[in-house]
Amino acid sequence: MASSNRHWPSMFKSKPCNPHHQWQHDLNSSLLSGCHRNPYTSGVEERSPEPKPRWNPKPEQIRILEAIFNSGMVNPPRDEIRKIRAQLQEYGQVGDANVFYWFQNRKSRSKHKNRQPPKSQQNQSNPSATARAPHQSIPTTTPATAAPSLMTNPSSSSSSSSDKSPPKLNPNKTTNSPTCFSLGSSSSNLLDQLAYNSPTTSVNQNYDHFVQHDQPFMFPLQHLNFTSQGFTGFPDQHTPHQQMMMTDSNNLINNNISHSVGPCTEFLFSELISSQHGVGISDPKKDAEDEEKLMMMKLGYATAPSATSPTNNVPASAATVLPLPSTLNQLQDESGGSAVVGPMKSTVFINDVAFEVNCGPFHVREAFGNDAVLLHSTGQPVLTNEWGVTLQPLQHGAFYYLI
Amino acid sequence: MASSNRHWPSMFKSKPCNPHHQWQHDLNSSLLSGCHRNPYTSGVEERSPEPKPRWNPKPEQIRILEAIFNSGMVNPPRDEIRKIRAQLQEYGQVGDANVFYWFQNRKSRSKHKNRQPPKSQQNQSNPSATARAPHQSIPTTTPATAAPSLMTNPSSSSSSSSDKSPPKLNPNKTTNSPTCFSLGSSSSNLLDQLAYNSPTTSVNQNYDHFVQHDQPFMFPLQHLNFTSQGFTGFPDQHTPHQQMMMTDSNNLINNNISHSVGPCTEFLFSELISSQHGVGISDPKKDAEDEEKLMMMKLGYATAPSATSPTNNVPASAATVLPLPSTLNQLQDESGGSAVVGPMKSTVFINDVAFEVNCGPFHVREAFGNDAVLLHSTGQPVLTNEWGVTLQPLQHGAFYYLI
DNA sequence: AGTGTATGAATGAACG
DNA sequence: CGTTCATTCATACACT
Repeated sequence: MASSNRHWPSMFKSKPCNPHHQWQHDLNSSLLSGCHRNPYTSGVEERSPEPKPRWNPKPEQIRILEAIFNSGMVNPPRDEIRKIRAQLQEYGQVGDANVFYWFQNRKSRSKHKNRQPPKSQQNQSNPSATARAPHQSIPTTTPATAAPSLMTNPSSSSSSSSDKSPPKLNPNKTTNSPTCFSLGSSSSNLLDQLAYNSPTTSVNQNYDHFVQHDQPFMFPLQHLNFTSQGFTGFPDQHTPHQQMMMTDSNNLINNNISHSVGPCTEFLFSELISSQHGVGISDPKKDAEDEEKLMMMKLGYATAPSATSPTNNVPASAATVLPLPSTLNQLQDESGGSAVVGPMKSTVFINDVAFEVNCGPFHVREAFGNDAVLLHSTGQPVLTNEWGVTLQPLQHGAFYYLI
Repeated sequence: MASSNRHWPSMFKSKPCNPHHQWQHDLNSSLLSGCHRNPYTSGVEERSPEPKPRWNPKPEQIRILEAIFNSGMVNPPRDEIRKIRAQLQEYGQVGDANVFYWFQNRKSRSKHKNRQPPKSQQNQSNPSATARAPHQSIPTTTPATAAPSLMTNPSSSSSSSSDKSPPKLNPNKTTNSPTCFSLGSSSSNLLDQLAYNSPTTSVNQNYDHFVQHDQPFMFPLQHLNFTSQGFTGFPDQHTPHQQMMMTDSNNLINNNISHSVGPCTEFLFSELISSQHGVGISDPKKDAEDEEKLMMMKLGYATAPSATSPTNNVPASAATVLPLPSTLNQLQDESGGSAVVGPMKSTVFINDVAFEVNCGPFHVREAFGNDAVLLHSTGQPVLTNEWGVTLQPLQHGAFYYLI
């Protein structure tokens, strides 16, 4: 186990066994679409017994996936995949393989972005043209600014890699993710953690997508209905509390969030940081995102890391909650408890990203760097001592912005 | 190298937020790309906020692309894509993604097209249609197909995979005849270059699909590298003659073989030769093609002759040239298209294939063999000395025919 | 008008 | 993991 996602593919790869085809396709038109599909065969019949319709994720499913992905779980381990699948299944038939592929593709695709600047490029023989073209080189990818610099985070990456291939030890990592957080001090602080931590083995370093701005989602803000049916996505239990609100929740939530915050939140921290200025805006699209986050929380995926399954086994909890040296942990309100805010932790939103922090003073500097300053949603700065530790605990449920 | 920079990924989706316009039309902008499709979206309606104009390749661009494609570069690696893009950019805004998609689609479609006939259309039948007239677009260069039969080059097929899903058809791949033309002593002369060039790493080995099937698609020419001498195709870097051999084994093989003769070459050659009859000397269409070739040369792509359609079953192999009357021709010249042509070299068309030659006497014999004789489009033979070297330089832009 | 075709774009599924 | 294949969506354009 340990991460061998590799095996996965094999498992499902065209799984022949598929009993009834499950792929959701439901009613819709199947009619012809497939009809002439196996053309080829010259002459021969070739069976293609069954075309096996390709999975077509429903919007809600996509959102969920997207959210998970954005939360940093770039390449979920097998068990996570299953969970995810279970989750998705409420909205339509889906197999582990689909989920698996989805992540693979997503990662792969998102990754491509800047890279490879061999430098030269651009040769243009014809000057004129060039001139006319406003930009130069890379339109598409536009990497431009971003640069890959962020790339790999030192520590984490290793883990990821390790996860797969080197199976040998099988460290049952579960939980422990090494690395992880060292948040604070150094540069990589929360950010990194958020981004990458892999609860189990999952997350990793693809910051790529962050970098790239490909905007993660674009839903048309539809209202999601995650409530659609109970939404219990989780296999076993799931959290109680919040769901209910969702019913109409969408709005609810949105309002909530947005009103005070609004900005985007985006998926990542990097974003986080940069987004500060925009406070207060309310873009519909954003709202949608927020919702999504919420959902994530419910699900137990942190917008950030976390992961692990809240559900059944909690043992891991340790991991989940994380080891943040000191204060903060990321959100995760779900599960066992915290959502509920445990006695010892509270959840705060920083740049719209939920974090679970220990009750008590929060070490801002450790979490976000020496120059970081938090602003409460009211606009007031959060006071800290000379060490960057807040004089008072952060307020549970409050929104703060990093500057 | 080796595998590293091979083919392109696919993810460039649209440019993220690229503010700067991109698609040639207007710049719209606002939104970003949201890439989502809203397929069947169940329910929700959603609109797509953003129009994102789709790239509409200009005729010149298509020509270039087509030419490259026909030259055997069926699916260019990342870096090639970039180069290609740069090239195309002279004629209009274009992104790597566009180029990438173009090749993907082109390949896919060309394959698809030729794959149905096998069965006789008894079933289903889509009425009509099969051969459609190419309206609008640019059929441009001929059909791209080439005759495989001759070509298959000996080893090549290895790549097997080809279409996997479709069962294996029988591969009777003809064992191909090596035939090869040994054209000229040194063989590696123009012809070879033409045939295979790929200055840098471009080639790709996917000829998979060409294999049997009645209709051939494009030819599998792989580029090998020759040592070329004249021809500088490349703008940027690369050393003059390098052959890199790239990455794949397939190529490797080819290289070997080809060097002196070029199994593949023959292909080219044959084409070359055969096209004589067509002689459309001044057919506009031809011109268009020629230009394109020229361009190719500049780029370093080999221009393969156009294709011929004939494959095995075709009645006459001759057909080739094809009539694509009208529409397409015009496209070409408008823009600076040919602008090219370097100062010290001139471009001549031999059997309708553009060649870039050094200014000065041209060594016919070296290029095409001892018995080769060039005929000017006026009908007059090009005089040469006893060595097969022309007494005068070839005229830039002139058409010659090989006999 | 609409309808079909050609083709850019997106993305699920797989291969190596 | 990066690539590539296959499908499908979406849209511009041509046709009777």
